[in-house]
Amino acid sequence: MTKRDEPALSRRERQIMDILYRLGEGSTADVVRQMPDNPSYNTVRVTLGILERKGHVEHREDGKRYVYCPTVALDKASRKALKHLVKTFYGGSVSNAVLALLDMDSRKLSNKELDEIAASIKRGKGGR
Amino acid sequence: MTKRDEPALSRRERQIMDILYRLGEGSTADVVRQMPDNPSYNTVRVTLGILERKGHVEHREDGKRYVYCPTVALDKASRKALKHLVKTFYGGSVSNAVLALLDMDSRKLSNKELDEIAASIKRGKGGR
DNA sequence: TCGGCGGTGTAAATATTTTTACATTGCTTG
DNA sequence: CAAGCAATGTAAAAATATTTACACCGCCGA
Repeated sequence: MTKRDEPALSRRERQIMDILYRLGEGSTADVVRQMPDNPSYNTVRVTLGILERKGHVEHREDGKRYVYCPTVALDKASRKALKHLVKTFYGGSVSNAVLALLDMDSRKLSNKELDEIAASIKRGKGGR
Repeated sequence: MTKRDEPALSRRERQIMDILYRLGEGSTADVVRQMPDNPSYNTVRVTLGILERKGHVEHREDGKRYVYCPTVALDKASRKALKHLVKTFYGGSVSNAVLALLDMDSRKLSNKELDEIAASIKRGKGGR
């Protein structure tokens, strides 16, 4: 069972999907509001329609407007993205990616957060 | 000083840049070899040329062939990618991203790696 | 009731990306 | 030397993506 690799999303498509993941869900207007290069409402709407035809998002009706959300759950999509990133930039080494993240701004992390991470590590060491 | 946001790369461009980051550098043939959907040698070559015109890669000559590498250093590019990913999927929480990475496969990490991460955390807690 | 507002559907124009094609060059080998 | 291979340069065709335009609908308030 090897997944056939669907072609990657186009720029706009990717941009919109990212916003939907960030928001959880959103109407066309919600999405437009998040777009840094303010494309027109119609542009976004048409692209959302394309994403829906391709199966990347689905919508429900909320009064007279559509609210879209990704069909692939956030945790699944994020794992995939992390994997790709680790492969591309960290030679596949998860620990190097973690170190980079911590290095990026461990000073900004609270003690509570650091403790949670430490606990997770302990579990990792224990569980074998 | 706000950076003006250059338009994101197109699909192929992104794909090729990722391969170059993964490899460090590469000739057209090297890149083609890594492409999962085997586009033609010419396609890749032309796209590399576009990337060079746009300033994303540069080349040196190695005998009669060109070897390309990204102009933005790997660590800088990877930080940017991490940031984007953390923002998109983890509500901006670095610690949640770290936890997701660890959760992904902490069992596969060696004790040495886990210790390095723990040490980095200790530094984080100490340094404030 | 009428007009405008805020939605949707869809076709078509436009812009961009991607691919192909072919010319040229230098080296190597028969 | 001539042929062929392995590169590059560049134009242009073809495919895709993006944007615009406009029609239609239902609701609300004057």
